[in-house]
Amino acid sequence: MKTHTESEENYIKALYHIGGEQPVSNGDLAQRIGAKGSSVTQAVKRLGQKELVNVVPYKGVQLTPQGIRLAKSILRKHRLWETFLVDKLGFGWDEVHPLAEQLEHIESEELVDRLFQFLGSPKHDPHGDPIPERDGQMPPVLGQPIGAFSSGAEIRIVRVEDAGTEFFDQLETMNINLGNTYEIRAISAFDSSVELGSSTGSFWLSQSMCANIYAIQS
Amino acid sequence: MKTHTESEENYIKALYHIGGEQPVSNGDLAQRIGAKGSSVTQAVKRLGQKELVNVVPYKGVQLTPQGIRLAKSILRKHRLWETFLVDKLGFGWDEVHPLAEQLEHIESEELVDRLFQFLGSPKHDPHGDPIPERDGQMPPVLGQPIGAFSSGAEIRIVRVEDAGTEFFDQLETMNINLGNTYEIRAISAFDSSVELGSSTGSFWLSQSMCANIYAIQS
DNA sequence: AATAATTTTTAGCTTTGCCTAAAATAAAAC
DNA sequence: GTTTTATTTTAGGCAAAGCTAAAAATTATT
Repeated sequence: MKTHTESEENYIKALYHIGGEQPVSNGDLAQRIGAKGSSVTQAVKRLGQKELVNVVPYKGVQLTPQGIRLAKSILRKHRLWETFLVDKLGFGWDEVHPLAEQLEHIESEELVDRLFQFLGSPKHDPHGDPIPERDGQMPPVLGQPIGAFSSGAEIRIVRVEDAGTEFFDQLETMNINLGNTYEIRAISAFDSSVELGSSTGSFWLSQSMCANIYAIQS
Repeated sequence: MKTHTESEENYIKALYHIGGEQPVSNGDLAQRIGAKGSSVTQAVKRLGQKELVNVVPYKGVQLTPQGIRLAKSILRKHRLWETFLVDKLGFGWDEVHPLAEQLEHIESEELVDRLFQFLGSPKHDPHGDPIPERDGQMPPVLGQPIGAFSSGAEIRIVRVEDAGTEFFDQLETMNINLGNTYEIRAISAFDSSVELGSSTGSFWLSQSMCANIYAIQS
């Protein structure tokens, strides 16, 4: 029943996001958090006293097993709330992140469990990212970047990277959604863009779009 | 886009709860918040600078129109979340309050609007308390205490006071829920307890139970 | 009206969490 | 293998929010 501040949780989350279980430098963490290095030094010192991280001065910070557990529980909440916002409230992909960042700090195991059930025990969030299980297990990370397939492959979109509002807008205007299936018609030898085809026609996707869209062979 | 701290919002909420639009004493506020008087003095000073309250030293604090608006918006969120937790996630009456106290601080007009829609534009929360409208209008406060009816009346339960876990437990064991209808069979001249009858039989309700259960003639 | 009791405010301290600027350490370059 | 550059840490400040203890103001009592 130990309770953490919002700031602490944000550091843990950032740590997990950047380095996973690997050590992370002060600078990288500062950048991710959006604070100055000096603030980070203090913050991780506090986290160290709570046994959530191991700190080696001048070297880096690393999540302890306890810290990893916490990180996953936050991520679980974040992704469940995103799922709720999109599936139940009809929010768009790009709108949910900041909201989920608030909601992920709500403290209640019971709430998380019920939410999970209410959403139909999802394994992946609306972007296709895996939702950690109660016990910390991670469902598989789905798909490979579209550029990795070869011409002729039948693919289904299963995940998109969170690459900012403009990216999501582009997806929307191109009407690309999770679950859509396409055939890889061609891959440009010049700029690595890809031609996708479906029953309704075909279109080209730039290399940078492709890099953020993941699919599986179907 | 002005943003308030959680503490500030709690003060505003407490102020509204205790005094509504009327002034409130430092002591009462301290008690409600669960802080010492000195902390309250400071806090209301901060709120005063933000034009959310008018402070008259040694006399009392009163919400400004702005403060009232904020209070209602928080109450709206609180009651909508309670409705969500009960109606959608299946929480019990007595469990939702502390959760809603966390959720009410989530900042997003859009979220509140969508939640409201998702819940079917409810006018009252699971306890029967009115949910303030977007514009601050308050739906009617429903019903009168059961003790106020006279023998023979057909009544429908429309609201229950938040009188603590034990009270809610008692309601549960007696299987009393919003929407239930009864006939007032008798009112004790001795202890003001009331005999309620329905198709499934009849039972007596103590005066203190009655005082916290509100009904309308049906 | 003067004193006693209560309430409220002030003063000063603590923690969290951020900041800037200066000092210390590690890494890179010569 | 020094010296320069970059990173990290310390030192000292500030605001929010809480606390305790002492001072001031208000209210109540005789």
